[in-house]
Amino acid sequence: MTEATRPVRAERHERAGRGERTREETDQQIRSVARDLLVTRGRAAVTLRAIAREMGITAPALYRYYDSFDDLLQRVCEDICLDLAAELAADLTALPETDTPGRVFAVCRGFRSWAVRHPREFTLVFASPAGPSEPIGPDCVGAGGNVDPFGRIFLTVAGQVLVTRDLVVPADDEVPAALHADLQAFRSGMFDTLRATGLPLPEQVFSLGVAYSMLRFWVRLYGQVALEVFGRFPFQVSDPEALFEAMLSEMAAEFGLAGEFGPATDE
Amino acid sequence: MTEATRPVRAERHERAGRGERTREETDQQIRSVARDLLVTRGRAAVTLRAIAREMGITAPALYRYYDSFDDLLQRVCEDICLDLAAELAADLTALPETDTPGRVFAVCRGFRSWAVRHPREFTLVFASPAGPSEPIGPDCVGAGGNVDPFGRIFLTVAGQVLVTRDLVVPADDEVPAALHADLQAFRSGMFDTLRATGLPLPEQVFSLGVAYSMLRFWVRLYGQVALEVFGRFPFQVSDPEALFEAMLSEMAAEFGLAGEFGPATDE
DNA sequence: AATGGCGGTAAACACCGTTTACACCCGTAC
DNA sequence: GTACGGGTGTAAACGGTGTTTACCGCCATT
Repeated sequence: MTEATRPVRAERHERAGRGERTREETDQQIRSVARDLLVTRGRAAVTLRAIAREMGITAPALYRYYDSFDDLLQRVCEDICLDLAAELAADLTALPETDTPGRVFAVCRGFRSWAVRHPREFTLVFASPAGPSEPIGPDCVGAGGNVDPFGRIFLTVAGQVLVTRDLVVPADDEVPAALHADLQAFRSGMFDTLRATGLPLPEQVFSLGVAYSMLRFWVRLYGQVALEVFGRFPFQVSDPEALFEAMLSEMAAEFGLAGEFGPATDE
Repeated sequence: MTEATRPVRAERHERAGRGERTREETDQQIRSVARDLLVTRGRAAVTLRAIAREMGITAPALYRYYDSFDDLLQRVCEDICLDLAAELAADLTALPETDTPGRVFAVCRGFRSWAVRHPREFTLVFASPAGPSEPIGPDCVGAGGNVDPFGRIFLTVAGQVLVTRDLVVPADDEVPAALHADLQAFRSGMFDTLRATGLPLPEQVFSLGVAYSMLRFWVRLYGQVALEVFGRFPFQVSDPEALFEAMLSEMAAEFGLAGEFGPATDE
């Protein structure tokens, strides 16, 4: 595949009314090539010079688009999150809006499936101290709902299941007092996010226990997926999907997601 | 701290009966310097030339001790695991042998505490696709008990709690059939490992459900710790230790680790 | 027709892992 | 006592990296 050395880049200054749109395209191609290198040749192969080479360009030209290599990698991470979110959203279109537990399962399965199929992207985005460089932001939904697209999908289906099912969650006085403030802030952020998506979320169904349960749910989902991707189970697991499904069923039972459709089994 | 450029290396050929022991010391210093760079300046600062510089040596000299940079990093990972294991073992000496649930908690707390205090070591060892380079080995306890020292501690306290408590575990026919073979292999490996430590483990207390529960336990512990280290909780958690303790209590209750000392509450 | 900015290049700098050839010192053997 | 050989280190070099600097050409504007 030495044909990569042949310049492939699209014409830049042709037929551009203002010369702006082509810039956007080049920018997109940069990140696309970067991701391709990440996927096919590993994190170590993602290099300004390699990207430029693949585009038939010199490395310093990339500085017209990004301040530094870390900056570029940051944007690539955002692209990855966006693609993951798009894939999950596509999976969701196949399910009826009413099957909210099914939508939760779909997102969980989609997350695992994506992580297993894209281990290097997963490692880059989900297994670094908050990003490729150190600071990516304080939190996901901290202040005003600046959620990453993947988190937004997750929280959206969580909101949907909240309004349609009676989940099994601890009472507010059962969640550790030291977490109340953080959970309240999370609740507020979720309210803003969900209101922006047009979901009328009654306040009383989103208790502290619900927020706490979402946290515990994420811990187990993430642990399961990360350990599979990293191959860090305490022993060889030859059918990881079966293990994942077992964990999903267990969590569904524990959190009250199992059972028939509808607002709850007994009401 | 430009004093690092001053050669600090210990005399090499002095007072060495065979010249072998000094080699060992130099080897140890190499990894020690590498770890210091990792801790204080991050993974990207761990560099053959930086290590050599810190030792008042040139980079090619390191090739007398390691085949490559990746080889060195591999050994550093092993050192890190060893230190973690030593720290956990030290914590355990403060607890009576009889308090087996307490020993499990100590290991869990020690693991989290270590991870939080050494985020970069944790990331290097526990958040890479099976090591710094790709292949570190098929599994932890797969064939003949070649467990890493950290895993060995974990499995040892697990074995101790097994023989002293009746845990709450699923019946064998409740664990997914697709996992039976792997769990059996894990069980066998554990038997070998524990027999090597002189623990007489009756076969019937180590059911498939026990092995499955250990797997689920590790998933939740790892997820909790990794998310805290990476700052990937769905919101800002200002008291992560409280969150961790809450998870630990919850797991203790679920797995039958809570309650008084002794073999079980009702028997 | 002159101007200014945008996108690109070439050259250079300091750093990286790695290889090669060479130098030194030690313990040993003749 | 001298020659040898192996273990330990160096200097120099190669190709690779991120990044900066100076320059160059084209396009849209004035």
